[in-house]
Amino acid sequence: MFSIDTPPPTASGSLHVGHVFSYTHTDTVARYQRMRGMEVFYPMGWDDNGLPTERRVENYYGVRCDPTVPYDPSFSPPAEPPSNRRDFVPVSRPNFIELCEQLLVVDEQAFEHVWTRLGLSVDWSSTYATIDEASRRVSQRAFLRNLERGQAYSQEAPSLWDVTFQTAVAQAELEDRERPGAYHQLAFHRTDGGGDVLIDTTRPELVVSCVALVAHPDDERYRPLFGSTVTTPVFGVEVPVHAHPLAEPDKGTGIAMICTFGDTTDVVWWRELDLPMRAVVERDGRFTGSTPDWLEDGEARERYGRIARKAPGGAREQMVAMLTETGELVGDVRPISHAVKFFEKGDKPLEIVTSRQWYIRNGGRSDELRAELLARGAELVWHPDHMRHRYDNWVQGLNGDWLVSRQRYFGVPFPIWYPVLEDGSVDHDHPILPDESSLPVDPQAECPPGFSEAQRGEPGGFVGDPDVMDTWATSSLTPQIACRWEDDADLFARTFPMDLRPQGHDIIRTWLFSTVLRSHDEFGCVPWSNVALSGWILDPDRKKMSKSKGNVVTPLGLLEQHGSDAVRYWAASGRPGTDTAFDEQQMKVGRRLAIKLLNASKFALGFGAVDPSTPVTEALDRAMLATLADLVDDATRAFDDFDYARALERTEQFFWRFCDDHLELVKTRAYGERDAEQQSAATDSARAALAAALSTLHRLLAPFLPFTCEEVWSWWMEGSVHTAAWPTADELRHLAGATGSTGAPETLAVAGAVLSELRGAKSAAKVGMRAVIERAEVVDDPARLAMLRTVLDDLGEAGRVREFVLTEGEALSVTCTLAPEDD
RNA sequence: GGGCGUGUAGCUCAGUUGGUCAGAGCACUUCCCUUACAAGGAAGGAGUCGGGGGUUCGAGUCCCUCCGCGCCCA
Repeated sequence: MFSIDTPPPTASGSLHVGHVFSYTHTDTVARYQRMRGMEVFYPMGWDDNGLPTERRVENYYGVRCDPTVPYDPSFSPPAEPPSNRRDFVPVSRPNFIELCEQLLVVDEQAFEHVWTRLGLSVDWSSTYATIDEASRRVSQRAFLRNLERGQAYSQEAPSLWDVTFQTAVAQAELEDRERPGAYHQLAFHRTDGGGDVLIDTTRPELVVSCVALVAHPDDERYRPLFGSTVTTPVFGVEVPVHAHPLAEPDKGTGIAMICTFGDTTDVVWWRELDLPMRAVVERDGRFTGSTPDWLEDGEARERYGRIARKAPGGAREQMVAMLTETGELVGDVRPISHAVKFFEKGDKPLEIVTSRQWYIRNGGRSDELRAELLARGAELVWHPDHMRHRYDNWVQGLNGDWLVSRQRYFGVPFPIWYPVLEDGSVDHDHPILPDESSLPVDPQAECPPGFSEAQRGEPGGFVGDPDVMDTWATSSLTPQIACRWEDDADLFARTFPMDLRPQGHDIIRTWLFSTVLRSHDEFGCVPWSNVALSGWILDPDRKKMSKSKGNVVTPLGLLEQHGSDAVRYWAASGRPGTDTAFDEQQMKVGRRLAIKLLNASKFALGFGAVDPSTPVTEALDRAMLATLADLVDDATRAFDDFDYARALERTEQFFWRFCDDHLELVKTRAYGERDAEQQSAATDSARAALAAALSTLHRLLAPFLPFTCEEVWSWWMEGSVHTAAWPTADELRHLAGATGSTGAPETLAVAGAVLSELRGAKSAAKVGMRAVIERAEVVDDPARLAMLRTVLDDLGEAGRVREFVLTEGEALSVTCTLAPEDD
């Protein structure tokens, strides 16, 4: 069994040329493996779980999820969706999920249509969706197992927070973006009367949450201050001065304020220096409306009122005004450009908010686990090999565990409830878990074992965990989902670990890594043996094609315009892992190849059926088959190494030579027009060799041009070419007989070279190819002349040469004397 | 700043352990309705293999260095 962990495309998105490109690669491999006699497990999935679907549903129907709204069984979305987000209709969580499911059905049908048109040979009966019941069950089961083994835990901790999406995000979803900022120099005041300490900050609005100053332990300028205290500007809060190696002496004045929290370094300092928490930014990104209790001074409390409920930008303006009033803003504000962390899908800088979140251990806080995961990465066979560095880099750079909870609605819920204590508080330390047999569960809709729905939210009762899992937490289980872990023991045993994970190289840190992690946790092995990374599609300006650039071509249009085989030809020409230019010219070449195959097949099959036991006796035929045998070896090796592009290139190269030279050379003989007595054997030899070559070529090209090959195969064979056996070199070598002077593979090339010279002479004389050559003198080295003698009859007929004169020399040269035109 | 990749004809790219490796296709020019194919075929011109240095009898190929481009990470 050869099993493929097909990437489930995001169902709410649209397919683009890049999908066509990379999915074709996998399909060629699947078809090859099938022809090699492997049973191929090739499912398709839809990634319909999570934020992208929510966004699409919101915009499509003009609704937004509001968990406080009650379920309305007869809800129907507005006929005309409001254009402004603010006017979207609030709907209950169950209603929202119903709309998600409704739209996904439509989206997924459109996808399947494109894939079928492209000729993907996936097994449509094993399709899954990452939000379907089985996926939710697998996802929840795997999570509960992680929890049981201590690989998952929840914690109240600062985490990166997107204020637009109102959810925590994980390290893997971060993106650094260069943004303009400005250094503000602020004066802190030493409490020992020693004067001011100046710090540079890009976020002066966070002064209110300052809990300490920090400088590098070796920094002579600040060493005397360590252990002393200073008061903050504007608010006059007393904070200590600490030493920590992460402080950068070259940055600004070399001493920084630690806020809870301005950036991820603050979190590290806060944790390692054991500092208090003075958080002011709320989940909506605004400053808290209640005056912080650490502001004791009446004036300070009054000043805070000026930034309360403000977004960071507004708060900054107010702070700068106040700092200017108090004279604690030193000098001018200095504009800079710096990297700011964003959620990859977001457009506002991330804040850091403290909240209860679920984590899965990923080696970011454990050298031992990290080493194990690096070892897993090393077990994989990477195509191309250098992609393994991306994995290593990522694992080595992890700085925390994987945050898997999201404060969203359309996703797999955490299968967890919590007891509500008598005082009404929630006991997060003693979660109530469902039995595995009851999965999947929705803790918002179902009650835990031993409780009744009436006890929800009541003292002595329970509450359900409100969060859903990050989509990657489910996607990281695609092998388990596709192979039906614990739902179909027989299938799972035959398919897992899988043989191949094809995917884009941009999601090594997310999908690939997390899948390895979950498999390592659950099974102690890698989830697949091979990973194949596909490259980008670039537009003609060498830029990555993307929707936002407006340069995307719709796949269906391409398939209609050029034909599926032609598009596949272009896709398969892109080497594994290599970015490839979008090139419709290449598709035209592919189309030409397909048409050529139709025509060549028509010709070779025009002689009727050939008895398979017919001996191939002629040197040229034997040489052609021997060359073809080498090609089969080459293509097979390439495919075994997942290098479909090489297999195609070699096959194509042979095929054109075969058409241009071999078909021309044997044409007369194959038609039976040679007037000699042993004509019958020579003719049969030509026809038998043509049949063998054609059968081989049909099969070699079948993974690339499935529609054309199926067509030509049906002209003369039973069954489908796609279930025919992959050709072997042995069968061809056997047919070609012993390779000796008559049938050496080079013979075909030598004959082709001379034929080309003969054509050249006619072309130079500006006469047609039917023109007769009276006499052709061929000079070449003795070995090549010997080969040439064995094919002289074919060559004479193809080139219309009346007389050959062979002369030994160093290199090939041909001198032709044309017959008079009216001859 | 660290890592990885890449640079060969106008364009897209082959070139496997150093030795007919200066290649293919497209584009361009010329010729040809030839009984598989004019939605075709044949022939032709075209490149200091990013620059420089080194190893070698011999270097797109191996080593060093510089330059350009791309991606990943910090």
